[in-house]
Amino acid sequence: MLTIGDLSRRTGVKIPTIRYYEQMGLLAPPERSEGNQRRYTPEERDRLAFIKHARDLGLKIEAIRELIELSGHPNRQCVDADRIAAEQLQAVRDKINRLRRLERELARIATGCEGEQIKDCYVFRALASHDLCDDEH
Amino acid sequence: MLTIGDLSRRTGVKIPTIRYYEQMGLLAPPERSEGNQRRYTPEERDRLAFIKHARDLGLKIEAIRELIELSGHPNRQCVDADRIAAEQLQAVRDKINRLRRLERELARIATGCEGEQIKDCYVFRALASHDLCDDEH
DNA sequence: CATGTGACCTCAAGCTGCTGGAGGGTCAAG
DNA sequence: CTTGACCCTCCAGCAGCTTGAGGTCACATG
Repeated sequence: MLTIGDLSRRTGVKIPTIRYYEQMGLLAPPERSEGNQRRYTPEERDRLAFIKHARDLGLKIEAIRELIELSGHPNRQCVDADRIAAEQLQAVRDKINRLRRLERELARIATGCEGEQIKDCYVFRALASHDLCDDEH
Repeated sequence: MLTIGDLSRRTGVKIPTIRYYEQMGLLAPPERSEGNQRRYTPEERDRLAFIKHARDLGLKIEAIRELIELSGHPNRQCVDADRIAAEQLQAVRDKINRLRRLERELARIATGCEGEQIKDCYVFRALASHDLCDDEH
């Protein structure tokens, strides 16, 4: 049986976050000690690791809740799990594309400045209008 | 003189957001009509456009506040503005790199699933442990 | 057995950057 | 003068935590 502190150290999830996940219904309320402290089983540790992994991959709490719900029906087809992963992949790809556009513009802005005075600074001129941008946004 | 609605339409910033920026000190409290409604000058519209552009580029409110403060000292050197832009560029690049790793892993997870039953689904196996990952994260 | 200290408990508020609603006042056209 | 679009303030809510206050528990040491 693990205390919440043990669990935190082993999964890298902070203690308040563990309690938060419990409150959000991602983790079932665990057993308690005589003195009302949480005690976790190795299975619960695995589940938290699953949650953390999914969060690190950017899945929303709601999506994780869905996955957990699905995992309670091991004999159903897994199209839904597939869909969740694919949606997340698409979201990540979209985000990368948006960030790449930002990167281009920022690189231009940041290198356009050459230590002059603020009133002439390229950073300000670039931010003040879109005329200097390569594309719309 | 522009009403808040005009300003909103011209800049693409929603009305409550404009009021929020005022509250956060990014926009100075504008003049008011006899009936206490906000009236904006073209200069204030330019400033809001600047803020929006910076936000679109992902700059935090705090960074924008710093830039605005700097723009009040047009004769100082612009190294700080340069630094803010460079930091933001670095942050964006870091984010892109992290997302690319996610993309790789998600692509693998999403394509590893081939419509089997949940108990065998690759999505779950991949999320349950890091053993199937290509790199640490 | 007392005591110290570190880990734990609950509850509530705070964070960022908005967004939306309630309940009311204002403005300009007709 | 009325109508309807617009505006006002204040307050609550979103995600996903994080932090703090004020108190209890577990366990090692004296």
